[in-house]
Amino acid sequence: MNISIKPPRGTRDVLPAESEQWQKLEELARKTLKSAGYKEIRLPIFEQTELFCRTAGEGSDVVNKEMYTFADKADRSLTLRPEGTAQAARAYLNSSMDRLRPPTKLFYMGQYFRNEAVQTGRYRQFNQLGLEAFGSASPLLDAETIAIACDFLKKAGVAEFEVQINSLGCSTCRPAYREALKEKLRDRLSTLCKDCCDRYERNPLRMLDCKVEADQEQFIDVPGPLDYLCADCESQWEALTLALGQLRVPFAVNRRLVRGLDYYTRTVFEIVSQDSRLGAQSTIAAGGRYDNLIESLGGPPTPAVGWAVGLERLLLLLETPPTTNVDVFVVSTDVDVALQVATSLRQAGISADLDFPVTGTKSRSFTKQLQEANKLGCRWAVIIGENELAKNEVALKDMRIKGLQISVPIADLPKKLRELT
RNA sequence: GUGACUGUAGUUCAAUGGUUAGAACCCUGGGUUGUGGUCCCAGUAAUGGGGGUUCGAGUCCCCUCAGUCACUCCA
Repeated sequence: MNISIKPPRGTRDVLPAESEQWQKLEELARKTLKSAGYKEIRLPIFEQTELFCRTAGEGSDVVNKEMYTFADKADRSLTLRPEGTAQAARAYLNSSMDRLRPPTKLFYMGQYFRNEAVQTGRYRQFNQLGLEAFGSASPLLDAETIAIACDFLKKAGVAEFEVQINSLGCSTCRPAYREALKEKLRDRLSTLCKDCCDRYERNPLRMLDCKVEADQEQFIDVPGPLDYLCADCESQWEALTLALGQLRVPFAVNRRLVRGLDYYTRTVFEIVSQDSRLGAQSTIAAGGRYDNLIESLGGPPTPAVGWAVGLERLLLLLETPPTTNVDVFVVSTDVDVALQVATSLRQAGISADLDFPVTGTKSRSFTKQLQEANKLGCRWAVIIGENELAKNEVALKDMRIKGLQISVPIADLPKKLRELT
């Protein structure tokens, strides 16, 4: 059927063949993060618009042009969440988790919304797995979160990826770097693209992230934030790289790496893959330290670090495994008998299904029902015809071997199936 | 948001501007209402939508919608 109503642009239906893979991934995520002491937090799908404006930065693209913002009936401005860190931080403060012994380790999974161009690996509704650790400035915590991300990706089955890291400095050293950068580029401004000219005033660091090749050539001899780290940031950085080495997490230093959200300080990182299945995308996970965010929301000074993985992108890198089906298919001349037997099997903890007629109550032929069982890949067929019914028996048929079946008293069926499997 | 390309059964693909838009797979039924995988036969089902040009449009033009790719940016 070709109906006129389709899923909105940038959204998609997850069909059964894929949903099973999602379930496995979610299971793996919970297991992996809980094993590192993280606990799940579930947060609202929409928030007060102000939350994202205050944290991500008025100048960021996310806030500028990508938010789904609407007014409710009381004319409050609300926004479908474009990212998770800000709301995790809000919840942390709202629930006074700053009174707990740090670090407070939280993770979350769910849908996020950004109104931007749609293409492979980029959707308007997408899923992220994220974690946040609040209350510790230890670079070892940064290293731990990166190691956890790598562990998760590996266990999920991602073959090839690279961890890129950088440090953006803190409120002490970043202003000095910002000025040095502006100084260095002042004379070249006329040769740079329009976006970079805007960024020059608003957020000079973002210039390094420019995709215009001619611009990048102008940046070759420009210092990176790493060159201007203060003593504290420098020792943080050294401790981080040392710890990653000790944890055997391979990484590459990317001196040009900056992030799109304004709240990052010190450590930033991205996990990238060149796999063509990602389309034009390469980042599958990204995060960093945001030591000023909690304070900017009105909380106490609280260092924190976190990351997010794009789950759609991750799934693009994985093969779709065959779906699993029920173990037993109940074949009968009477649908109501088949339903009763299937129900009792299910109550006994054995998965079972049967063939329902499209109309009426008349069952299809044995041939059709067995074809169905075969198509579903069921291990067993339980056949109940008039002969079996008269003797209170069923024929238990092993679908893996043609012609192999035994008679079993109907009451013993669950027990027998458990013995055989 | 901007640009390029592409839209034909559920799916993958055919069809010089010219008969009734074909095939394979899927699905349904039958061969074979008491035994599945193979095989044989039959059936259901499509030009994304709307205008225009033409004797005639799946094919050419315009608009629109959708997808893909690229840019911007990001998970």
